[in-house]
Amino acid sequence: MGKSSQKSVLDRKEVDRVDEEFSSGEQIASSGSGSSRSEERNNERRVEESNPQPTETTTKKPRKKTPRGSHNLKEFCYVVTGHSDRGRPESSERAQKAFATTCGAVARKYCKITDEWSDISEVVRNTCIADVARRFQVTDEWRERFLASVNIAVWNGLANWKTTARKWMDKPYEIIKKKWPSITDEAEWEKFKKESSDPAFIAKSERMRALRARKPLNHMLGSARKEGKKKVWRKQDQILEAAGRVPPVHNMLEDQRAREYARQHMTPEEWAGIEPMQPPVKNFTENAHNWEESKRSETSDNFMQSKRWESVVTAGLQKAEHTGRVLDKDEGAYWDDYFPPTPKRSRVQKKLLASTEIIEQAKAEAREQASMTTPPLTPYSGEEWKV
DNA sequence: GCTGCTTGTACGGATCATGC
DNA sequence: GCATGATCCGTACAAGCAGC
Repeated sequence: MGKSSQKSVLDRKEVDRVDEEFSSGEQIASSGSGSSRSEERNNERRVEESNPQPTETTTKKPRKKTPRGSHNLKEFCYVVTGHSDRGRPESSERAQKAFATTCGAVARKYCKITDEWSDISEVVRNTCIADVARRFQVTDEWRERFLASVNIAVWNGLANWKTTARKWMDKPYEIIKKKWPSITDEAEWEKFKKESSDPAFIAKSERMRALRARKPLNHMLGSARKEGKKKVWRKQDQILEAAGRVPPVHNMLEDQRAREYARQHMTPEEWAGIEPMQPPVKNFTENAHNWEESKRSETSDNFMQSKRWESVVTAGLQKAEHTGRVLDKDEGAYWDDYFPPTPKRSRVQKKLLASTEIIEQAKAEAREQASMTTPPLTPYSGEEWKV
């Protein structure tokens, strides 16, 4: 259980009260286009009812709870109304939340547990991408980047599956089969176990574990990522403002990205200044603050630099940001995408342009195949799609 | 409301690709 | 040739959430 939920100084009732106020305000502000959570659920129910599953009865039995788990691919498609810079769905909220889950489920559907993403055939890859693509309605403008983000999310899903499965290696095959029906036979599971017990793999695994252990800061964003957490932050900010309390980081850091990077690694109490920051976050904040101070005399109000080793976040970390990525920006925005553009086109963009035709073709084929066996998916959110 | 399982995410270094 | 960008994969962690 999360520590913060047990000892939160931000009173629960107060949070709920602010939540209600915020929600009502949000509804007014977005009147006509936004839909509340209950409306979303009703929409989902309507769509599900219009696409009944073969195994479900339509009598007045109490509605079965939505099945939980990784294999629960929905029989409708999500309407994507907003994207991150790299093409990940960010709205609707349902599409944002469903994206990674869907990619993971699709990976488990088409890939073998013994597969390596780098060795998987183009056919399987494109089938995965096409299956996810038919479950998300995106505009043509965003299609390229969306497909690239699908590619990343699917292989990430495959990696997650394998990591989780390695913790189940001592369980009998019957349990494994029940848990992951896509594992076709015992031989496949045995092969996976054998590969996972290979000294070379164990050595690699140990190396990766040691690598992970070197990461001093763990974010506290949760599975809804920063977009989800921002809603919580807004509530906390309102409470702090009402109490007349200014978070210490506000007085220390001017750069928004550095500020948010620090915050996502803090508990609410640390952010509010009620509890001291953990040493890694404290060091980060102080280093970043010192860097800003030193730059203040050089620049007026723009701290964004063209070199990553000159950014506030890099100064805070005292090392270069992750190779090729910009921290705290989407799921790690590409350098070219975040910092001032260069004339050249990034490699990934070139690659995408080259592969779009192939993917489109695979999608068309998959769509055709799917249309022969399953009815077309109905858009999930009718309200939002009324353009 | 609590428990505990499931999930998505960011991260790391190595390595390969690309641009100048 | 060098500097930088992009990709790969396995992991730990915190939050989400189904089920009781």
